[in-house]
Amino acid sequence: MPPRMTTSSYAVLALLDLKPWTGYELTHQAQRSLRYAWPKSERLLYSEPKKLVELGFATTHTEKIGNRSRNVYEITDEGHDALGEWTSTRTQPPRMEIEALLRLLFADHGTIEDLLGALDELESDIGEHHEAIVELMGTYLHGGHPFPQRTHLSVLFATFQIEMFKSIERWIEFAREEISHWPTTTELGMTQRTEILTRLLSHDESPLSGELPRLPQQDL
Amino acid sequence: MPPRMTTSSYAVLALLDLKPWTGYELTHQAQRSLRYAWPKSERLLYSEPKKLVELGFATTHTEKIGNRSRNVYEITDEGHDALGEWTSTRTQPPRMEIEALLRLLFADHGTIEDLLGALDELESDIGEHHEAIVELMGTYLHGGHPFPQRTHLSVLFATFQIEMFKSIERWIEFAREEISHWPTTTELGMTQRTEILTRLLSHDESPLSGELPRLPQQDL
DNA sequence: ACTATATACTGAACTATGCAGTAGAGTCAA
DNA sequence: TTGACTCTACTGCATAGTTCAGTATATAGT
Repeated sequence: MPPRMTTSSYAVLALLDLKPWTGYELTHQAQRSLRYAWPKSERLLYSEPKKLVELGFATTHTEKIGNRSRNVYEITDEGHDALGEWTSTRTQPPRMEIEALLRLLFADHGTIEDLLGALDELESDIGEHHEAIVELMGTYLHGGHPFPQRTHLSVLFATFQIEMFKSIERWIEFAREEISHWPTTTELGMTQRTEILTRLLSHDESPLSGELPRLPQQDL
Repeated sequence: MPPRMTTSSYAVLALLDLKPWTGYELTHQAQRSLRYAWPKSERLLYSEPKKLVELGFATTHTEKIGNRSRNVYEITDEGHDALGEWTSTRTQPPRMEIEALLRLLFADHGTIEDLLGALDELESDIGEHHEAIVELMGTYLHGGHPFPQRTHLSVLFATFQIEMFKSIERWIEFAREEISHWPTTTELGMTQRTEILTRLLSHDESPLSGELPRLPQQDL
């Protein structure tokens, strides 16, 4: 049985369609550019091009530089065709793993400090990525895109990322403010503030944006 | 070698700390309540409690209902202690898999219709979850929370989800508007509109929120 | 000459998913 | 009342994906 094409296989195939890459370059390029849409391990990214070769969607040859060799992968016509067919198939539903939120859901097993710590970690993880993408946009402005004809795609994608990051950062601020009104993590239940929040959410209104109704100051 | 505790193990352990559950209930409860913070397969959720038993963090016994049996799991004191230690450990960085965005990044292999199709799919996936959570908040308002003393946690968590969903939906609208100015998916590169976008993003300004500078109407 | 870092991977163990299969219990309709 | 369908309640197996350690060459700086 030949291996089957996964979404990750198509992601690598799409990179190969831009130009030939070595395994090493491929893993690093994928970490840099695909991480936010399709985060996969370095190990997998080394394996995928081999699968593509087995399926006839890529060819490989080794280059020698002194005493060291590396594998160069190139897309085939069949590979290019396979890519064309991929675009019209169903996408998988989105999927977000955010352990900090799991900690929030079960915050009653720890202290307020534990919970704030988890939020700090989330903030700093997001902050790093946020900074990186803003800086990247600066380089695009001065012709720094590695495939200039694809800039419109990268930039629209970056818009998504920056929106998400800002939105998460705003929520973290809001959550900290909310938590500052909690005397403990446990047994609070439906407090006055929580009830107002619940009411807003049940009408699909955002408690973060714009003029919020004044929440009662204290639950203590 | 005993199995090791993963984040998923702790998630299940935290559920067990609320009350005893059967394997079946556990998988379904986890799909309902944890899906947005920690989406895991039904299969895994059936396996985790067995691991907890092996580690002494839970006990199990089978109940008979007529000719049918089911496994009931209960947390032990050791399990409760393990949970307490978990709260002060490092969280894993967040991780988002959104295939629709991968399709955007490589939209130049397909048509404008393919790309819009991927966005439609994303919108409907998000829309479903969005509706569900808003409705859930309605039930909380009328005392529908299964663990009332934990309402403050669920509601703050729900705030995050609703913010994310709204933010993604806003972006999808924006993306559709942007794409409507594209004659094709390929070779557009740094158009006038894209340059304005890039400039905004490089100053960490959101092109979606508030008063955007008027973008040039046409790239055609 | 030595150290550190980047290049360039691979093997093996383990974690997690998808899917098919098994089987009893309840519900509704022809 | 028999058949179809759905819900309960799982398990086994193949495959997908991660983690980590290990191997080895090349290059840049002190």
